[in-house]
Amino acid sequence: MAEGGPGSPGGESLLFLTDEQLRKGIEAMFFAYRGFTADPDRILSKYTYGRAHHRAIHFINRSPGTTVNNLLNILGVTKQSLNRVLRSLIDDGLVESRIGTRDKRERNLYLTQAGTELEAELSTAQTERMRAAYRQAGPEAVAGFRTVLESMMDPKLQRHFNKLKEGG
Amino acid sequence: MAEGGPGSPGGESLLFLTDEQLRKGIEAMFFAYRGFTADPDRILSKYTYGRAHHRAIHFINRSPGTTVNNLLNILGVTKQSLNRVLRSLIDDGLVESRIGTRDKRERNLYLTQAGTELEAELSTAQTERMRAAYRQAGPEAVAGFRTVLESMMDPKLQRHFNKLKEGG
DNA sequence: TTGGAATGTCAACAAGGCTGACATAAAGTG
DNA sequence: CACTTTATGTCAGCCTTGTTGACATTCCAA
Repeated sequence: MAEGGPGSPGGESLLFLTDEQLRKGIEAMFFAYRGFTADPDRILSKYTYGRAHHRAIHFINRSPGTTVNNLLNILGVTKQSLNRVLRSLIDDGLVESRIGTRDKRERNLYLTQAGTELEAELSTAQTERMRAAYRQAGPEAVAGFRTVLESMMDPKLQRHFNKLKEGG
Repeated sequence: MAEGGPGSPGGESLLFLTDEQLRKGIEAMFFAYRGFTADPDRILSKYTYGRAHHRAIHFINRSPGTTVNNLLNILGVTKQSLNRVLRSLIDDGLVESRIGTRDKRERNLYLTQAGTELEAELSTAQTERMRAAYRQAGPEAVAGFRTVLESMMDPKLQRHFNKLKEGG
């Protein structure tokens, strides 16, 4: 009758699936995401950039030579929105846009030296918080963290996620 | 010399702290958060509301009678921004604002019947995705997930998080 | 009684989403 | 070759949600 207490059918506790636990998980996501973006946001506000620029810089650094279309799929925004961001990054000399070799309609995107430097500044800050959290939680917790996050993704994004190097 | 391979100093693998692993963690957060908000966003777009309304509704439901100030601390936005959201929710009859009994400057916020119904619609959608992810990942992964998320929060938000009922 | 706290509200602005429309160049297809 | 599709860029306008600054009201507390 009950939804599942300790020693419920199957001999396995389903307490982690109670509404309360799920709500706490939702709130944990909300608060953690705030922490997750806090440090980069602080850095970005020194310049004229925002989170959207950070995302573009991150994924261009991650996949140098990526196309605009690929970036659109990863970021899930409209081309107009992405274009505004790329425009400013290109104009400011952080991103270089080269016409594709195979297909000349495509643009291959690369970080310049300056772009690489900002990327490093941003990712150092974000990575340090992540590292502290990982270290504090330990390897098993981290494995669980990654497992749950992957299950939360939309399948399409999950595929994008797994394409990024050292997936798994 | 090396940063830590298997069998490194301490006899414990520090492979989960490599830059690659940390970057994957960052990307996992990004993609997972998209999934996390996707279902409520779809529902909200049926009405004239956005994520900001969802957040207000969630935390008012979670702590009925909470004050505007408390909500401001939890949500981390300006009072002007929150006020705009609360205004529309109050005008639409989803939230009731009662003058405080002890301190009449304060407003105690409650969901109305209609507010409770929208909250249920939103949280059902979000909870279902969470439940599926939790079920798929299993209780140990979920424990790790929660541990890492809590470590990522700013200390102040961690305190807010722990104040919400059934903390732990 | 006066200062400060809690709240509300007006105005203006910016970032970053969105849609729609249109332009261009290149690639693919018949 | 003509035509269509694809990849990209760009203009214009709109919305949500964040920001700052200024100011009014209410009311607790010293």
